[in-house]
Amino acid sequence: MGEGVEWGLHCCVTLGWLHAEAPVPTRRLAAWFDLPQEYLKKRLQALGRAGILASSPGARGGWSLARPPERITMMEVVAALEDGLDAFTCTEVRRRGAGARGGGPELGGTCGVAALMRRAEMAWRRELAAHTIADLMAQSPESAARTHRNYRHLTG
Amino acid sequence: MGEGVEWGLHCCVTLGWLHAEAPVPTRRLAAWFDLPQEYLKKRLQALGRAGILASSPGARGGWSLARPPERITMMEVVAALEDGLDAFTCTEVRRRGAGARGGGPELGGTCGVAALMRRAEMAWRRELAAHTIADLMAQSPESAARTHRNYRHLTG
DNA sequence: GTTCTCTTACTCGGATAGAAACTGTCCGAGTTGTCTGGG
DNA sequence: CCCAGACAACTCGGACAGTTTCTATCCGAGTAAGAGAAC
Repeated sequence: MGEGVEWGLHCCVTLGWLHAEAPVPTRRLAAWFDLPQEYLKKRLQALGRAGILASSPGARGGWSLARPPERITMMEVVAALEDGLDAFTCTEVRRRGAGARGGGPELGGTCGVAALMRRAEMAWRRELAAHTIADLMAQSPESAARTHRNYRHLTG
Repeated sequence: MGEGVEWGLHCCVTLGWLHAEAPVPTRRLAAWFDLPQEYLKKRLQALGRAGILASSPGARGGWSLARPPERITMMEVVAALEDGLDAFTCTEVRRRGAGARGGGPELGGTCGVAALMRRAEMAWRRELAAHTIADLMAQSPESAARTHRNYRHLTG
């Protein structure tokens, strides 16, 4: 899983806290977490395409949450930042080679291995879909307060 | 997730079915699924180091299950074949950059983002740990029968 | 004072390069069953 | 018939490329706010 997922989640949380100061330009978010600005931009663009962040072009533009944080699940953020969502991909190995010779009708159905792997990934998704950016925001009020404090004094 | 995980699971299931013919050499398993023999060998060696498969050196040697299939969980197989088990890795972005200036005590605790991501991965692991190679073997008796039939006639 | 234009500060998308992980191949060394030849 | 030695069939581990994915940077184009000039 790419590092951009961590960045994206933290950015969403921060944008939730900084709702009053939106939009926040990429440069500031990069300085905020000490991240490479150009690459962070690419990941934020992906969140924009997914309808999670909204971009304001032009001077004084930047990024803001496209929806209230209670309506953005962690699953959506992860899905937007990860290309191949499924960690496991079934290549239908069971249908190839000498083992499949004279294959019976069960080869037409879904692969049992893939089915159980999929089931596990569904459990993972369910867990991620059950929590929102608002949950993350609520976890550390101290960080929220410091964010407001620091952002006002942020130069550049 | 690497392709070797799929190979490993299918090989374990097949070795379960071919218990009577064990040990099965890498060459046969590779031909069985039409896989690159040398690379498959590497993955099987990993399963051997993890104590999932047992290797018999020498002529007429090969691989067999190190334990009865009811006692090999899918989780173990995946863990043995995947280096970095955790898909998500927390790099503690929250402690870096301008956003962390004057950091409060909550920065000492665990990261909320990482905690929820971890929770999701635990759900995934739980699901994988709940199913064994025996479960996979039981899913398709037709394949089991064909495996026995084909293996007898397998030349080379 | 209003409007027009110019500059500035942003985002968007594509192109590109480097780093890391995954995939695949090759080789030398060790182990064991089988075959062969001598006793 | 029995035993020693050669041979063949395996695994083990390391070294080494090729390929894909992730990370990172750069550039040109488009958009909006604000400043300044013209009317």
